[in-house]
Parts: sequence; structure tokens; C-alpha cells
Amino acid sequence: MPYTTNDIRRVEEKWQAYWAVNKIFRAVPDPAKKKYYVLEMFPYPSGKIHMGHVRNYTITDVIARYKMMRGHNVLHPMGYDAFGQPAENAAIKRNTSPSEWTYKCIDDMRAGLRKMGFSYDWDREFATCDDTYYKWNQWIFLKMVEQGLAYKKSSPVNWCPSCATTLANEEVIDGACWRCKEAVVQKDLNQWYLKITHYAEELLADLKTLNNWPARVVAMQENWIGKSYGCEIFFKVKGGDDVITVFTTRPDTIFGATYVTLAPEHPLARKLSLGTAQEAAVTAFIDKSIQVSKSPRMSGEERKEGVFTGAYAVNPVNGATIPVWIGDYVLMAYGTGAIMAVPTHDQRDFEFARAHGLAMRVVIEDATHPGMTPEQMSAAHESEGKLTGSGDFDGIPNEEAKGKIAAWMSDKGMGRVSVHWRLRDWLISRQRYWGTPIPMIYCPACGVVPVPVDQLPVRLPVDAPITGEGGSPLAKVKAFVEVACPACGKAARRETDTMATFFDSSWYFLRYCSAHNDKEIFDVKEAAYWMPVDQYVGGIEHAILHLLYSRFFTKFLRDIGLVAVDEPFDRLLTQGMVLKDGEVMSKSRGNIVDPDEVIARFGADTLRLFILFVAPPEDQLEWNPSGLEGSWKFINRVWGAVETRYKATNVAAGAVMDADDKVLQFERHTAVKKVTESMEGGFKFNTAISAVMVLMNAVDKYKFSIDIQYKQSILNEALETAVLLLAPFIPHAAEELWQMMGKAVTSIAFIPWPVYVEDALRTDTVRIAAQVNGKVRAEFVVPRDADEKLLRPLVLADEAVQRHIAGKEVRKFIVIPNKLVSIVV
RNA sequence: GCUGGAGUGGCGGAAUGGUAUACGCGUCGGUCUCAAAAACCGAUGUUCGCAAGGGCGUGUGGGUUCAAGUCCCACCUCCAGCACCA
Repeated sequence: MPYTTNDIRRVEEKWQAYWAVNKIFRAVPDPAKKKYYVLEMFPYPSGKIHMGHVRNYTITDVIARYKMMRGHNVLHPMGYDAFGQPAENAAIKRNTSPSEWTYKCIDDMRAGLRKMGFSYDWDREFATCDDTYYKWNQWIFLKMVEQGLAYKKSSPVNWCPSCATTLANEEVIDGACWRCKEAVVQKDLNQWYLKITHYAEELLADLKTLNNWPARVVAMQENWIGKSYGCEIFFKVKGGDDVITVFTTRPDTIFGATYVTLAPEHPLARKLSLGTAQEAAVTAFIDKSIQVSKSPRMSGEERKEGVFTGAYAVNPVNGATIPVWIGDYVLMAYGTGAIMAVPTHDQRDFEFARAHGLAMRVVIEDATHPGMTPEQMSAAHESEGKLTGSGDFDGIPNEEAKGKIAAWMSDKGMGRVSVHWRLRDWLISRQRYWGTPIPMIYCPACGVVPVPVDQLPVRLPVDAPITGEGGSPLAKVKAFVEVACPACGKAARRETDTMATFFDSSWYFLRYCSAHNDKEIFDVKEAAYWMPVDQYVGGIEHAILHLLYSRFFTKFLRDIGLVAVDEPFDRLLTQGMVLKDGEVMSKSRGNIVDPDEVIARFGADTLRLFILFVAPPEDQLEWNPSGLEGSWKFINRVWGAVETRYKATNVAAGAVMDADDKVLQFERHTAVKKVTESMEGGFKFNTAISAVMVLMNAVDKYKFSIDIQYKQSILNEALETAVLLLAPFIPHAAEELWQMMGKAVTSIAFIPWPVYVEDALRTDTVRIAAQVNGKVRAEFVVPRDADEKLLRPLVLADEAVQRHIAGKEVRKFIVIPNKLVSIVV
């Protein structure tokens, strides 16, 4: 075998060193060249790289190298998302510091990345825990404070008891902490928020411009932002000045509102029962509901529980007196925390009303059950119909009535048209050590004072006690906490919370544009050249959190004049997971395949080729050892073919070619075309690679006599093309083979991508099929572009065709040029 | 329930409305070998048939078309995300 394990190690190390020493992939802005910014979601340094990283970064690397060959000026950087809680846990466990542990992990990861042969511009490498980076986190935060987009408020927050910290809404998955899966509870705390809701409208509207994002990511963000159109309606409480404002998307059902329901946390919930017979029951119910953590209350499986407040309100449209209830299915966090209940046309209200014996009124006709009474209903009628029992609006289709009733109520002062969002402001305070200190100071005299910009960075102290027991570790570092107020100079205290680490990753793609700029956050001109990221690649798990925050930050930085784009990422590819035996590879499952071991045995090129070939990048990838060996064999075939059959020659291929030559030429151009189309049509690496395999099959079949010297040139061309087409996928072998062919160059990465000639794809004869009544009955080899005149006698005379049309009349004879003929009898 | 996506050989997966299953893996047979591995050559949807040659085949049922994996309608199943969001 030409390519042994020793060869691999030698060849791969040789080229990795060559690329590094000569800074082959250094990116420099060049207005004369078309730029291409390709980016992977940078890793959290928690150890060595794993197969998920390998897949993600191989995908981007192939794209980067392909674009280089297409003549683009490519920016392909790498760094580390290095702040975060696991470093604190690891520090406790290993009796080291988060910093030491993190930088050690970064060294390990860097080594792993280099072994894979990725084409990074290593000059732009950084870690978010470098003070030269997080200084600019603080800078952004202060800018947001200045613009009123960062603010502090006291409110109920998501609290993870196990991590002993707050969580953003986006970090709560199924009522549990996204990291440790512990149930999240609600707690009242005074915390820092970023006003992402300021951009809600734009974040939603601009999703429409992201045509090169996966549909599901766009859909998930749309759901998350959650805009609903409807109106607020005012219900006066009888016997007082209180007004209950409800939010509804169904103003068409207002005449059917037979009671009002408040969330247990609603400010009026307790107040309305005061002094009524219901007071004790209400208090008990509220206390119980609030204690139950968010998740079971929202599960939808629970019976809908509630209690009457003892108070009544007035339905503004018909003056009806209706009871006010408290229900645990109403959420304070959405809308106004109060709803009008229309049991006949809302399933939740229906269940609640049935459970508590509340009144119902039909106001939308069910066309399939005309004249149905509430007593006859087994479920709410939520679909369309004409209005009934709704005064002047009777007979109007309900969709139409929505607008009419809303406008009418608005006119009469009964309500107003309004829009509600699901998106909440982003809570960024974390009671942790290993993160960016929030640059604020609390002064007894001046209040909350920002750290002046020239005093940045506020450095993380190295000696904070990390116990994992909760509470901000920074609060225990006297030298950190005690500070002179920047405004009045008197003794003050620093903020001791740190920022959520998603803050760090919300703008790192901009920092790469001028990674070591110590004067500004980034060079505006360089960012203008490189941005937006043309192709972003990462896991679907970031569909909401990271991608939404990054879009928010980009819009903010645009508004303060630092970036020119509205959106940071033009194209997004979400790569699939790596599975083994049908399950995601993970340490806890013990089904890890270590990239290092694969590289030691087969080399990085084999690993890359296997990962790219075995499944499309977006799909799940099932680890398959024989598939890996198949990739190894293929590289060897190419290697062997070049080594044994490629010979320098002076005799060029002329106009005279025999059939064998023409076949190989045809296959060569076909391969170029197919690989190019697979790359351009959405990076279908698996089909790109298969096209080169087909070419190599043709090379193996190509027989030639040494006496006919021009044939060497045809063979050489085919081999050169195969190596060039493979260069993005197996860069080490490609560089080596290219060199073996005697081509001295800087790097194969800068050799122009091969082009195909349409004429070469036009063979003299074509194989066509003949169908009779839609079934293929025969095949013919005919001259290219043969027409019906030529084909008709030929096809009809065929024995197999005759058998199927015998005795029948040929009604139609359809010719699809160079494909088939279709006969209808 | 809502949203997005997917159902194709033994397996991973290919197919601008035009010869379904490219390419790879696996399996079977062969060459080489004392033997094995590697390598190379060939076969491989299913079914009936000795063969020639048929039948059936892309989740199900309809439809459009000379022609449907692909387009339309109605379903089923699976995966993912969201979800008492008023």
C-alpha cells in the first residue's frame, strides 16, 4: 500500500508545520478581492476537541478552502468561548483556578485543531477570558447603560438552586436549567437586564431577510419573539375604582365573556377579596400557586384550579355583571396577567368553566352544529363561524368581526388595539466568578455609578474563593469590592455579579475582524470590509440563545455607528449530531470515539473525508468504522494512482482521441461540474466526494499503451483534476500529491478551482430508453440530438418494443431529446 | 395542540417531472496465497421462471400527466423545537 500510517504522520505534520510557519492562511483585507468570511461557533474549552467539534470545523474548513480556490479573500478565524461555570466546577474538583484550568484546556484544544489541519488565521486567535477581550464586554455594557438599554430592576427571576445563579428565560428549558437540568424556581432579585425588547420589532421583521438560514431556526426565533396582535379590554370592577385590563387576540368573542380570570400574582388578586367571604380561600390559593415552581404549573396536564375572588366586573360591551376569578392557568408574565374567559370558544376556559360551574354563552355559530347550546358542547368551538348573540355584529364572519369590534371598542373607550410580545428583556447578572465583572459601582451618596471607560478593564481578581456554594464569589474579595466612587471619591462598593457568558459570544465575530486592537473594540473599517459573516456553521442548540443575542448586539452596534450591517450572519448551516449506536456521543453514555485515536491510525484526512462523505452536513451522522476504512481506501487509491501512473510528459493531447480517451475526458469534465454544483448548491459534500470517486473509477478503467504518448497527458489531466477537486476535503494528501506531480506552489489552496467545458460533456452518441405506456421496454444507443424521424422507425422495429405494441395502434410518440421516447398505445 | 423537517435496498445515502436505488458500506462468488489479511475482478431491490422474459416496487389512499420519489388533495408514522402565550 502506498500510503501507510507512517506516511500519514510524516505528510500531515509536514504540511501543518508548513502552513503554520509560513502563515499561509493569514487574512489581510484587500479591496481588490472578493471577501469571504467563514466562521464556526467557537468552542467552550473544556478539554480536548471531540467528534462534534471535528465535524463542525471540518465543514467550515472545506468551505474556507473551497472559497480560497475560487479566488476569494477568505477570513477563517478561531478562538475560545472561555468564560463559564464548568471552569469553576473543574477548579474545585482539581484544586486549581478557573483561569489555569481554562488556559490549559485551550492549549489542548489548539493542539487538536492543528492536528486536523484547519486553515485558520491563527494570528487572530483569542479567548473571551483574556482581559483584552472582556474589557470590551464592559465597554459595550457601559454604552448600553448610556443608551438606556442596560438597566437594573427588581423582579421575579429564574433561579437554579444547583448552579446557585440566575438564568435568562432562554436558558430555561422545560422549566429546568439548560446546563444542569435542575428544576428552576422563581425568586425576587434586583438584577441587570439588557433591553432586547427594544429591538423586538426589528428582530422579527428582519427574519424575513434571512433567506439562507434553515427554515426551522427562523421559525424558532419567530416563536420565541412571539408577536401577537389583539386588543386590551377594560373591565370595571363593581363597587370601586379598580379596572381589570385583559389582553385578548379574540375580540370577536367579547360578547361571550362570562367571567374574568386573574393570574395568582396579579396585583388585584389579593386586593379584590379583602373583606369578602372569599378572603381566606383566595389567600390560601395564591400562596399555594406561587410556591409551585413554574414548570408544573405550565405543564398543561394539570387540572385547571382556581378560586372566586368574591368580586364582580362589568363586561363593557353588554353591561353584564360577571364574576372575577383567579386561575392558575393564567400567567402573569404574558399579556396583562388577566384574561376575559370565553368558555364556549376557548378550550382552557371551557375546562375551567366546567370544573367550577361557570356560565357559558355561544357567540360564534358552529356551521356543523347550528343552534347548539352550551349544555350540548363537549369542547370549545375555536374555529371559524358567524357571530351570534353579539348585538349589531350578528351574522358577521368572526375573522372580519375581530377588526370591527376592536375598532368599535376603541371608539367607545372600552378597549384599545394592542400588540403583545413573548420576548422579555435579557437578564444578564450571574452570581458567579468566572465571567466578565459588571463595571458598575454603588455609592451611598451618588447611587449607581458606571466605571469610567478609561478605568477599564475591571479585572477579575485572581484570589476569589470559589466554593460552589452560591453567592457571588467576588463579594468576598475585599480588595475588589471596596473602591472609591468615581463621581465623589467617597467609599463605595463594586457590583459583584458577573455577566452571563452569552454576552461574550454575542459579538466575537466582530472582534475577529481586528482581534488585537487595543485602542477600540474593533477597527470599524476592517469590520466594514469583512462583515457580514458569509457562512456561519454551528449546532442547532444555539438556534435561539446565541443567534438571537448576536442579532441584537449587531443591531445595537449598528445604531451607535460601529457596524454597517443589519444582520451578522448571511448564511447559516446547522450541522447534525454525531451518533454512535443510534445515540449522541457523550462521555456520560461512554460511547465516545476519540478523534486523536482515529488520526493516529488513519490520519486527519481520512477522518475528514469520512465525516463529509457519510452524511449531508445537516443530517445526523452515525459513526461507522467500516465507512472510515472506506475513506482510507479511497485516499490510498488516489495516492497509488498518482504514484504509479502519473508521469511527466511533453506530448500534449491533440485533436485525435479514441473512444477511451473521450470517455475519460467526459468523466473528468463531469466530475468538475458535479463537484462544483454540489458545493454551490448548498455544500453537499457527500455528493461532491462521490463525483470524484466516479472519476477515479474511470481513471482505473482507463487503459493506455505507453507507445501512444499523448495518452499520458490525458491521464495526467484526470489525476490533476481529481487532486484539485479533493484539495478542500483532504488538504494534506492533496498538497503532497500536488508536490509529487512536480507542481511547486505556495499551497494548493490557492490553485484556481478547475473549470469544465460544456462541449466536453456533449458525447457523440447517447443512451436512451423507450417506454411503452410508461414502462421502460428497451434501450438504444443513438446519435446525439436524434429526432423523431430517425428514432421512430428504429424504436418501433425493436423486438422488445414490438412485443408490447403488437396489434395495437400507436397513439402518441413522444421524444425527449437524448433521454427517452415514450410510446402510447 | 402549534411550528419546522423527514419517511427510498441489508445499512449510510443519490436522483433540474424523463431509464429509481449514483457513490460508499455490508454480503456473496472469484483471482492471488501453503493459508489468512490486503489488493484486484464480478454479482447484489423484491418476486415468478430452467431460461427467454414477466409481475411488484420510493410511508398510505386518491388525483394531474405520455411519464410522479419529485407536482396537487387527504391521511399515517417518526424526529426536532415550542407550548395553559389568552
